[in-house]
Amino acid sequence: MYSYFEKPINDYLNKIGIDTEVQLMSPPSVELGDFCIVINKFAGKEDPEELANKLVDTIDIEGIDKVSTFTTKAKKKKKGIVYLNFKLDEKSKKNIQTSFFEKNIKYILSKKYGHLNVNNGKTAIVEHTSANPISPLHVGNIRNSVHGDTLARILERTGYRVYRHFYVNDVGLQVSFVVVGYEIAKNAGVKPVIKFDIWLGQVYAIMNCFYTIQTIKSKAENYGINIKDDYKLHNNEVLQFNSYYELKIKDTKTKLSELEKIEKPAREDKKTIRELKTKLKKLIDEKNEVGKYHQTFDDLKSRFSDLFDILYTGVSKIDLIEVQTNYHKAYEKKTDERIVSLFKEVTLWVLSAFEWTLNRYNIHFDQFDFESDISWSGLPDNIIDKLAKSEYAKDTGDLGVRLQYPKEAINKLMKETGLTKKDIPIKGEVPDLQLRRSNGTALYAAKDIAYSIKKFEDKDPEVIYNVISTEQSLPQFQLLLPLLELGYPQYAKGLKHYAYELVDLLGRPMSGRMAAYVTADAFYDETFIRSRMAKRESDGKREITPPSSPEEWANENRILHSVTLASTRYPLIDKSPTRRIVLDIDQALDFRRNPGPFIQYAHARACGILRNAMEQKKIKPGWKNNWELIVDDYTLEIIKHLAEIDDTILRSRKNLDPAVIATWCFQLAQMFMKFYEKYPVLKSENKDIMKARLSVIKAIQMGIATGLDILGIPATDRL
RNA sequence: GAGCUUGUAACUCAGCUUGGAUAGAGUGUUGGCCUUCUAAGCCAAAAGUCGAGGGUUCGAAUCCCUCCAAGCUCGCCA
Repeated sequence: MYSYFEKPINDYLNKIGIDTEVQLMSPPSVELGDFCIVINKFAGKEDPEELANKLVDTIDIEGIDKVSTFTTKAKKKKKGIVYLNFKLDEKSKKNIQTSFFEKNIKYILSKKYGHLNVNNGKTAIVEHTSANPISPLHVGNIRNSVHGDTLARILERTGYRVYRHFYVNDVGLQVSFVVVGYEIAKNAGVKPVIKFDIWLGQVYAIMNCFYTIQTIKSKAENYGINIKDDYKLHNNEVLQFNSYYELKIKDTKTKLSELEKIEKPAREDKKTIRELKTKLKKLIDEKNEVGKYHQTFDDLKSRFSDLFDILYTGVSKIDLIEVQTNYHKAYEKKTDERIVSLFKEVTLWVLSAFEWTLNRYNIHFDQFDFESDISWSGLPDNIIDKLAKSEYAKDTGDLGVRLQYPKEAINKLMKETGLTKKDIPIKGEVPDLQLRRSNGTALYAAKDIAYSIKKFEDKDPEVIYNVISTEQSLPQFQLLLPLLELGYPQYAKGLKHYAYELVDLLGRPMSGRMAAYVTADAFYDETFIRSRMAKRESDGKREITPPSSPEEWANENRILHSVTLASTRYPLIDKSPTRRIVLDIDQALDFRRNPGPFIQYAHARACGILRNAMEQKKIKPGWKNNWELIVDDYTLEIIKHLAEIDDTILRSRKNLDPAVIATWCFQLAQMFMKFYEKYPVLKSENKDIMKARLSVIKAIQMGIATGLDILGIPATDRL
């Protein structure tokens, strides 16, 4: 705003023989000055304080009323920082501020506000959520959804045409045993009487339990343990496993401690130590698993007894691992119509349940892409065949295909795509990438390469964002080298991993395998109920009666839906995605401690003023006003903040961090609340001031509404 | 062992891209403010070795190096 003064100040400094180029900065408070510069920067050998005092006496620039110095406390032997603070004369300042105000509020009140067109005509794809279709969406999945949806909204704000995709992993091993369980239940005449995904989550937990127990028992023979050929871990079996593992663990520990006694171990010994440690960890894990599933069996049996018994009876008649493997193969290769339709039945039911839940969170998809379709298209096999001829393909001596890239491959990637070191999550050796199993079936990586190519070819996007947890950083990066090799440098460049960290719940462990999680639906429902309680309490204080007609109920529910969205979405987006969050559900549900509803409240307050102005005074806000009447440092701060939305949107896109939008909204709401207390609007000194202030309120209201819209949170006119 | 991420107030986190005054918010604590446009609000106070050490610089939470701690990854799982 005051950048005009940069040139005369620099000119003056140069004139008196100081070779520098200073930039104006803002002092911490306007009382100190309107802008300032640091003297130390160019003081050289001269004492900065003396130089500053000299400048105070001599500098004379049109429009500047007063120049003063400020020196910070010197630390240890270091000199303090000396500032030169400039104060404008009142008239110049008023003029500059008014014209800045006028220009910006005109933009803020226009339809263009918050819509950048830097990427007009370009397309982007955001793939997000992509949860396994085997259990209900939980709060962790919703963090993915909310980040993906917000990212899509940010991209749209910069001009992209955005497509939202959900990748359905319907060919996984886990899906297979869920399908086996589903078939057993179906044949037994069981009908899900609760929401399908929640019911299926129970089937998954139970089937996973049987599957794991069978896997554990399959090792027993090698260990010399006598077992019953069933899907239960009996007490005597657990005892046998325990004593087997304890012996092994003790043995390994002994070996380990002997090696660790060596003062200067040889390289060979160090290697053995590491191997033994890994082995020890594995043994302990395996031992714990036996105990855990012994318990899980009873736990699931007591929680879901009817379903459990039916599945247990059904599974006892078959070899689960064998059947599961056959089903998996049959579906992947599309060789058995009955099995294919079973998989489809389960997957489509779950997806419609997902859509219902996501809809409540204001999240929608343009397209669901099925892993099975990718497999059936034959594209993964074509790609593997091509890459098998690559100079980097390792000979495995069987049907397997394994790529081993040298370090130089990364340099080539950076050169051809313009990616920088920051985009590369590895240093040194590139881990091998297996595309096909030795039995000839395609691995996930191959399908992912095929899927990426397909996404680029279908919609011709400039960029694709895959919203996937940070755990997958390496596999996501590993897609790029084969893409480059297949001749798609532009795809390798445009494929981006939007990495986010997982969610922990305070005091509530989550485990899909135990069917223990806070589901997305439960999170929504609890919040909705709590928001009704809070609203009724607040209404009671204002002597507003509870709804009595269907219309009033519908209206209240609409408001509560909005508040629920703010309360659930905001805490999932207000922290940078790279930060692991511990979600305190109680805090999210407490509206006084959740900034989401606070922002909505600010918006509703602004709307209240605008409504009253219209009803009582018949005044509408506009962008033509005598701004000089209300311009001051404080009001200007708000306008400045509002005008920064473009930069904020661009920054959030560049840094892949929607939290900056959340923070921007929250700060705006805070600024408004203070403005609200400081300046009465409808009781302004005169009508012109009222009109001008009302327009500021309108600008704030639009700002908050825009910010909330980017966050996918509705702005309501009442709360 | 290697790579990535994180470490800032009692708690949850901004600030680091582009170095600059007394390091900011919210929550919690303490004390005020409803006859005035919605108190889901406002005002005030207390609370910090910016993980540790070193370096670069006139100046470091910010840039560089080393170390420490936590999480994740390093599968013919997806």
